[in-house]
Amino acid sequence: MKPRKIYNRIPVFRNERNLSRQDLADLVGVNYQTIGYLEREEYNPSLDLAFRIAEVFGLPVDMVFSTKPMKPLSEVLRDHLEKEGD
Amino acid sequence: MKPRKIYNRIPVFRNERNLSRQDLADLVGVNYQTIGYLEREEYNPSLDLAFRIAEVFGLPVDMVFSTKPMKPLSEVLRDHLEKEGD
DNA sequence: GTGTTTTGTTGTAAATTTACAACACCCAAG
DNA sequence: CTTGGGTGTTGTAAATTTACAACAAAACAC
Repeated sequence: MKPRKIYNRIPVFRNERNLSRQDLADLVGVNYQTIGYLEREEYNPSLDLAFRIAEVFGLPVDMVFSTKPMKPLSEVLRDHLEKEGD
Repeated sequence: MKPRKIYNRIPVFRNERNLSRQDLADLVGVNYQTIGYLEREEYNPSLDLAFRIAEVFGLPVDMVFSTKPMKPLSEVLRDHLEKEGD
């Protein structure tokens, strides 16, 4: 099964928290270059690594990784706010 | 990074829909034995495979896979219903 | 009973992910 | 200018996941 490319918001969430790749790598327990590969989307993380990264940001996996290109968070937020006011 | 074991509800959702492993395997495009390995939790799926399986069931990844042992769905449902009536 | 489908098990090979090292580049601080 | 942090790139080796085949056991229909 040739894996599809999976998109992610790692850089967004990482920068928001002023973490270096090394910092994030330490938090999840991988090499800092592995974070680089993931941010450049050169390969997909394992499911466990995806869970670890999502846990660091306190988010569900689907909010950090997606099978389709990531919408800007502002849009996600707007859509969510709209739905609340129905 | 030695991966943690990841738990899943594949058998629950698969049986609910009366799918054989072969059926599910065809739907996601892997060998039927791969589904067997996952159900027995002998190894973790790749992130892409996890997404494919979750998509078949129309659920977010975190509802099908988890880092911690799976609660029975009845509990999940009960907790969710409770939260609605607050 | 026989026959068929589903599942479990074992083994090997391929593909993908992760680790690690080495080096270059950029850029902000001093 | 120069030092250092953060990042990108290349290459190799290890670990994990997937495919596939072959066969046995279990469940089910006929």
